[in-house]
Amino acid sequence: MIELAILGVLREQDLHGYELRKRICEVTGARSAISFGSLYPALARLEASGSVKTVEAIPSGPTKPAPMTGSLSAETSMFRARRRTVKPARGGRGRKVYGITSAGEHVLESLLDDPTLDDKSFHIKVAFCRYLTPARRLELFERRRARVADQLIAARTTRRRTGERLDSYLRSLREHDHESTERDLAWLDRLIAEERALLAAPAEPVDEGPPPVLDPTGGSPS
Amino acid sequence: MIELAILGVLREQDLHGYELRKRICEVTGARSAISFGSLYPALARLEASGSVKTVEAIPSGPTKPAPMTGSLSAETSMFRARRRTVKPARGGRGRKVYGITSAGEHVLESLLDDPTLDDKSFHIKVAFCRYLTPARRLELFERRRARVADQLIAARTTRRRTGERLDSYLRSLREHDHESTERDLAWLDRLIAEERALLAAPAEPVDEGPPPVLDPTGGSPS
DNA sequence: GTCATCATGTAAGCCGTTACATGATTGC
DNA sequence: GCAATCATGTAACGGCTTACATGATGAC
Repeated sequence: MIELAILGVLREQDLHGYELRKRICEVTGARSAISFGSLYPALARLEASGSVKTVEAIPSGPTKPAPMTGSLSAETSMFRARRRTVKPARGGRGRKVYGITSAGEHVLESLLDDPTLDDKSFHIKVAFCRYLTPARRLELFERRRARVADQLIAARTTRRRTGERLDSYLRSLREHDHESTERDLAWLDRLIAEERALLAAPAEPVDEGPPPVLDPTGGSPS
Repeated sequence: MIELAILGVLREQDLHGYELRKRICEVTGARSAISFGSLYPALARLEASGSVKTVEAIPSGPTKPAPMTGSLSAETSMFRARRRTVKPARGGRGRKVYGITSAGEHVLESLLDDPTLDDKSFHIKVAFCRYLTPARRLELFERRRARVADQLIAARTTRRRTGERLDSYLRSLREHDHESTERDLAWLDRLIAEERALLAAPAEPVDEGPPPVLDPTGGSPS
């Protein structure tokens, strides 16, 4: 999943590892913070497989290599580096700026499509689902919905079986859990409804160019 | 964390591995299902360290070794096994029933006290927190509360920094996440309030039964 | 007798972590 | 110069999963 996060962030802008990590934490939330010990090897793998490449740290390129970190010191640092004409950009052990390749973009799509749908994976996938076509995005939401619905049913069954012989903490835990799951389900339903509306009425070209395929064969699959 | 779940379940009743796993899934929810590939080695480790021991599969012992699984076939199987006087209880490759030792009970307590408080760990700890003293339990809740509160603050800060330049999915994700975290916090506050009430007025020694504490001191919390 | 289920275990491997090593840059 | 931060990497290890191997038991 770490490759998904990396590619998802790089898809928006070129970054070096250190900044990349910060962006990943920002985007996917603190709960899925990753460590450098897994980030750098992952970047090396992705580079070896051709999904990302190192790009020169162009001072003002097409993808804004100085990404307004918000951190004062970092910005200052970048500024100085630029003033010094980026000369240590790849000396001995300088910073390496990575960019996504077109192969990488395909890998990103296939990672978004892969069937793993646990809590964490889904979270990350939603964060980058804008890179999916509306149809595939809808499918992603619906598969997750099915899974959460299953969990809910299973939980209800278990509750019936174990009856009321639970201590108060376990009962409170279960109740809170159950409510959370129901809220998740409601959220997914909202996402799905919005996505369906988008698919049904693709009036404006939304983002990357969604397929406005709208065959009038009368098929309205629910 | 798997040892915590094992000890927590065994603390209530002796079980063999297969049943143990089912109970763990029931108690901690399907989200933290564990596999046999981790269960059996963990049991071996716990046995080696003296936290659990194998007990003879006594047909009707003090801890109910035939625990009403609810599964018809399983119950029938147990029944037959009992009728056959449990003789294959430890032949070649029969079932091994485990029980917690007093050393294991101490290990359980220390595991419940350990400072790891991520989502999953806390979930499991709450499931077995009845084995903590009220004071330690309160501390557990409060430490978790502090952590969740920190997350909330961090998320708010990040949101301010990244501003509104987010696509709709990311925005929805963040919003849903934020609400979930706030609900978690509210739940923790309820747990803490109840625990404080319990500490303040330890009228009845509450144990396995639900506290019918209904003091007419005018205090109607919640 | 054969199949499904119950039951225990081992081995390989994945995915991530922590801890450590290294070095550039900059503020003071 | 020195400390803090930025920045990249490696090594060892941990915990859990999947896949596999084995075998008992009972239903039919």
